Amino acid sequence: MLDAKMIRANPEKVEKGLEKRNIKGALKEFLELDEERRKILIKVEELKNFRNSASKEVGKMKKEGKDPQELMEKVRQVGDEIKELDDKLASIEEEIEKILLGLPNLPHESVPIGEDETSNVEVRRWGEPRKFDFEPKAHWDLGVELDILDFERAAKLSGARFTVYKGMGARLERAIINFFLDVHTREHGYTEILPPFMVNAHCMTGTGQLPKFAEDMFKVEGREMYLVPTAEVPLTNLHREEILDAKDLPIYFTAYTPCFRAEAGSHGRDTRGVIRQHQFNKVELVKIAEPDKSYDELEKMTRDAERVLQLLGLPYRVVLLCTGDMGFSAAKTYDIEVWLPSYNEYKEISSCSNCEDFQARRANIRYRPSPKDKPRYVHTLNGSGVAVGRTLAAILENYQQEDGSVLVPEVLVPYMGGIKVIKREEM
RNA sequence: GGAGAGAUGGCCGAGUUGGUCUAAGGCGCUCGACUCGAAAUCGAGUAGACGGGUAAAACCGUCUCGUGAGUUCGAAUCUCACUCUCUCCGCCA
Repeated sequence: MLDAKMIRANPEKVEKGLEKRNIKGALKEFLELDEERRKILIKVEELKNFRNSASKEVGKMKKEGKDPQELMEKVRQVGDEIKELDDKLASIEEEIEKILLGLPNLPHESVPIGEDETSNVEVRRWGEPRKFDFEPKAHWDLGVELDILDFERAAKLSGARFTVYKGMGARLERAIINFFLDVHTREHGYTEILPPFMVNAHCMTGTGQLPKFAEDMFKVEGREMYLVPTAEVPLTNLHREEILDAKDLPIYFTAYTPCFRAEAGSHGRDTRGVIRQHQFNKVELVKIAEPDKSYDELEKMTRDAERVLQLLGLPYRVVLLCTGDMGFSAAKTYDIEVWLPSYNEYKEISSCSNCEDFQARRANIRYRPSPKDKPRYVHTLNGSGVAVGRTLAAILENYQQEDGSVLVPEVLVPYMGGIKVIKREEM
């Protein structure tokens, strides 16, 4: 959520920022409502001031044995007026809230301006895409032939965009999860969290999924509960409605969770394999940081995510998203894209964002810079560390051999119980 | 699912015959005194949001005692609904 006071003070600047994100003329209504709100507020507070002092006077008169009837009647009339203005104020504030909750974050000045992903800027590359001396297969063929991924039976259980992992497939997925968590907790200083996979609407509003993106989520029937679309939601909301100590910052959290997405509007994209699923596994990184350090933390977090791909030997590149391609809550985002032979291009496997105080304001997460200071909003960051299913796909495709077997990356061998090659097991 | 108890400031906790509650007290924290320094001790200060005000402050007002509504001239205190927590019982991985 954007700061109402800040919008009031710099409407042109905010308008420009929103235009970079292809949103035009969003502020006119806000500014009108905001001004009306203040007008009514001043008036109603004056009336309340009168009521408060008059009520005290009534109490005093009664004690002194005087008759307060006349004054009581007057205050009653003022009370009616107050009620009317309060109602009006409440509906205006509701309107304002609705507008503010629907506006995306403003892009950081370093973010390139553009309509869509074609304006994204490549920042760096790591590794060389492998040259195959045979025709490489896609992971959806490899997985089925190795009998470790089963899309048909997954459809029987749940429908399209679900996957059953079997045998070494399930084992590999689990190995990747544990490997990611170990690297981030042991080497990068994150605290592991195992959060609930269902959260309430407050959390979803706090991180920005609600109210605008309700369609993208799975809601639990008959309850105000949602399946988490990413661990960013529970992790960021852990400190919702809290005032933190500056000495406790920055806070680093990591969590493995399944992620549930309705993927409304993505029909026909990435239909094959595990790339785009209604349920997928992800290890997430979340940071809560002081405002002046958040951009350093974003760089570090991106490196943390890159690190696991380096250890796995998977070629990738880092891309700075342009204004039109960024998510709703982000001020700046780096995508990490892993090389996928089946796509013959780099494919997103992680997204690392600084949301500045956008989520902190919605979720009311503050800190006290020093004991004497007023509370300030923290900055929140989140990044995939990284998507597990896509990592599995990248491993299958990048480590495949001509006979259809797949080498296990060296760092994963201990997590695979010493197994170095995944090959078809005869049943 | 049944029965009961409860929710107060950064934390703990008092306060319900409605009216100096502008919420006692403690802890924590900040500043000061004492000290070579620290601890201990003593003194002072210490909630947030919104609006006005100011160059910035000071300052003024409104709201907030789980959330929402209601009664009243006036609500932490009375009424209703909801949410959450705890205890006991039942069921259960």
